Amino acid sequence: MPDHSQKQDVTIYDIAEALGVSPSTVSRSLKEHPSISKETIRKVRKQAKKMGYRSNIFAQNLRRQKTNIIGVIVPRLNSHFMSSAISGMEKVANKNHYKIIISQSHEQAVNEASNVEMMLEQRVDGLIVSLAYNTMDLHHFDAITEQHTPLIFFDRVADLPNSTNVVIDNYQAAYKMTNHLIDEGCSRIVHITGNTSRNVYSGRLKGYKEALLEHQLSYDSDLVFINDLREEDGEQVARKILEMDQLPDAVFASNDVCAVSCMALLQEHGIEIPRDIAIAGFNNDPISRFVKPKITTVDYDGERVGEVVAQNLINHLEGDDHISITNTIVLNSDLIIRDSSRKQDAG
Amino acid sequence: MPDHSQKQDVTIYDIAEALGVSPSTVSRSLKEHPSISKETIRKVRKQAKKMGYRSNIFAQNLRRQKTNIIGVIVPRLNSHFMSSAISGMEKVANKNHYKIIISQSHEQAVNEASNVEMMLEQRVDGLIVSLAYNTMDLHHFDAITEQHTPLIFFDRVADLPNSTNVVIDNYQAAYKMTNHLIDEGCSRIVHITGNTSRNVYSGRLKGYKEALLEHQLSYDSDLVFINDLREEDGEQVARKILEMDQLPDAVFASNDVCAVSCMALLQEHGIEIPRDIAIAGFNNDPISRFVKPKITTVDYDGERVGEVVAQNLINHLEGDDHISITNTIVLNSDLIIRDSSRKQDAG
DNA sequence: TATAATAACACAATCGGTTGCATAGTTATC
DNA sequence: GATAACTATGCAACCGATTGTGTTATTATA
Repeated sequence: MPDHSQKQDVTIYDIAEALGVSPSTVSRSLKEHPSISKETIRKVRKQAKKMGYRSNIFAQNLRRQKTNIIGVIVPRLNSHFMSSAISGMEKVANKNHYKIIISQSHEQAVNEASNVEMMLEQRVDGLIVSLAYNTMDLHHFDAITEQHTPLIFFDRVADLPNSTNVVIDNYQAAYKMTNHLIDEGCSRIVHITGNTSRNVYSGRLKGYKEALLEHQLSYDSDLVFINDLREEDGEQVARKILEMDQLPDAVFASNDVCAVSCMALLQEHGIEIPRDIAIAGFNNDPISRFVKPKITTVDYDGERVGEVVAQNLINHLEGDDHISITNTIVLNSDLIIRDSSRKQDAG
Repeated sequence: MPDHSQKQDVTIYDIAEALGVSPSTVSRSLKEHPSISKETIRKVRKQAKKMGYRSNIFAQNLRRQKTNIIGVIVPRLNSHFMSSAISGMEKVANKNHYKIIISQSHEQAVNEASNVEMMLEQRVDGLIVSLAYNTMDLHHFDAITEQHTPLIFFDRVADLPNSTNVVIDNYQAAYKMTNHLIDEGCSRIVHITGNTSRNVYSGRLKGYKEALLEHQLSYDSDLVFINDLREEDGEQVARKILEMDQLPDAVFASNDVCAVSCMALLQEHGIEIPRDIAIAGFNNDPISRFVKPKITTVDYDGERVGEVVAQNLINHLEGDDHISITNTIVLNSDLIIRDSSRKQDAG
């Protein structure tokens, strides 16, 4: 059996005894309560340091009913966007003396629910969530809202009263991207996207449709593929494209990984990008810059998203209510045009 | 001012009162203590459910002096390897009813130290660390070891008594990779790596040297570049390579991002890969498969590393001491040979 | 039937800070 | 010199669950 005996922790009682004062005096001294003399504060401080005192956070939490912990639930951690977002959150949280506790839903609503339950047990001060693909029912957030625990969704958001959403204008971004492709001369544009019950993907699909409509291009549902946007999904779409009677002249995927894998497979089959088929992705994942040709994409800075989300939640927690009025925060996103969609001078 | 008034939480006292029993009976009932009758347990359960009882974790922690929280300190979150590792840890932790709390050192020892302090304050049950580039002095871990808080390093490890290390055999991997390049006919091999006071990089450098030595190739320090292995660092090395009197015939970088960015810049200057210069990376980052040519690399599965690390720590915490004897766990890693280093049939 | 053993529960101390109120000592005010 | 006002500190209840030690009623044993 390994030795887990903690070195007996020093408490304010120990300090009090050593100094011949009461525990309450020690407690107050440590936080520089005005009713304690400078001299006593100095002595207590010194003694605390000498004895290696460290405040017991459980006792504090128990008393104050506050943890300074922010819960984060995301579908998965290991995408560029997500890990950047978490990184941003951690940065802001750390600066404000908050801690973040993380869990993954692995894209399953059932895990999401149990994660929420866990966060609740952990008594997090606030919760940040990006929804799983298949989350429909939102009742697992009921307990959160009932307790008035601040709740912020980002990226994959929901419409829940009293919760804030941080998103980009997916409709606009997809609309612009589709327009761009059309401007480049494309008319048969494949769109690969995710479960359209998620705002993110329904918004993009709408933008795609709208752009087609405005250019009198017919919407062909055979050109729209709904999947999980993973590497293999991109390849699968590529195979289906290769089987088509008439090849599309562009592929607009809802993330870069999917766009890249689709492009790679097409290239393997002799299709030239962008001459034969233009490619566009989403997220500005580093991968989009390293492939050849570089992929046109939508810049969506995860780190900044994370920072905004966390800062907003913390403002909320600290009572800056003017922030809490905003129910939806829309961050802007930029089209990054690269070679994969430049048909004009790529002839 | 937003309404933060929590719905008054139900305690075991409330349940006790409602049922006309004592709080201790409620407490024991909820954990099915054998000395409580089935009937009482049933009643308590029912009442708890009815009243929406949720155990107060602070009180529990305070009593048990245990948090079921594992602290994780990493240089940065948003690399493929790191986010995969964290993902693996979270998976295992979640399965074992542990939570993970994450912080980043941003590659700065000073942040690392303050993060350790924070983790200590948070009273984590155990700590998982991958060191910052510039961490030399390890005294900021003193308090951890003094308290006998289990400490596990992974990837970038240290030699600290009573701590476990989880690594791959960096020496072996680099040795094999260099051998491979030599087998392909390379003799002037550039090696890009990180701060060699980190085991990871010193091990690889050693393996590189050893392979050269065994093949009677002279070690040329001008061919070794020590930097932070970021995208821009790869490019910078590429520029230096282009200025060399005699071009090298291979580049072996200590991570894929660096290898890729170096390769891209070389290609832009008309150098053909692998004919002119072979390229090899490290980590098997997805990016290594998407570039052209695909990059030879070392497979180092972050997710599995994370799982092993977390499982090991939890075993330790739960008292499976046969594990704690192993002070270093070496995971194996595989060379993945891809086109970027195949000179033989790449004529 | 008397005593021992067991089952089922209650009591109260405890974990370590926090904080409203009380109190002793000192200085100011009239 | 008596009262008011203020300063500095102590007392004790409290946060909510856990757990060792009683206590009572019930059943088993001799």
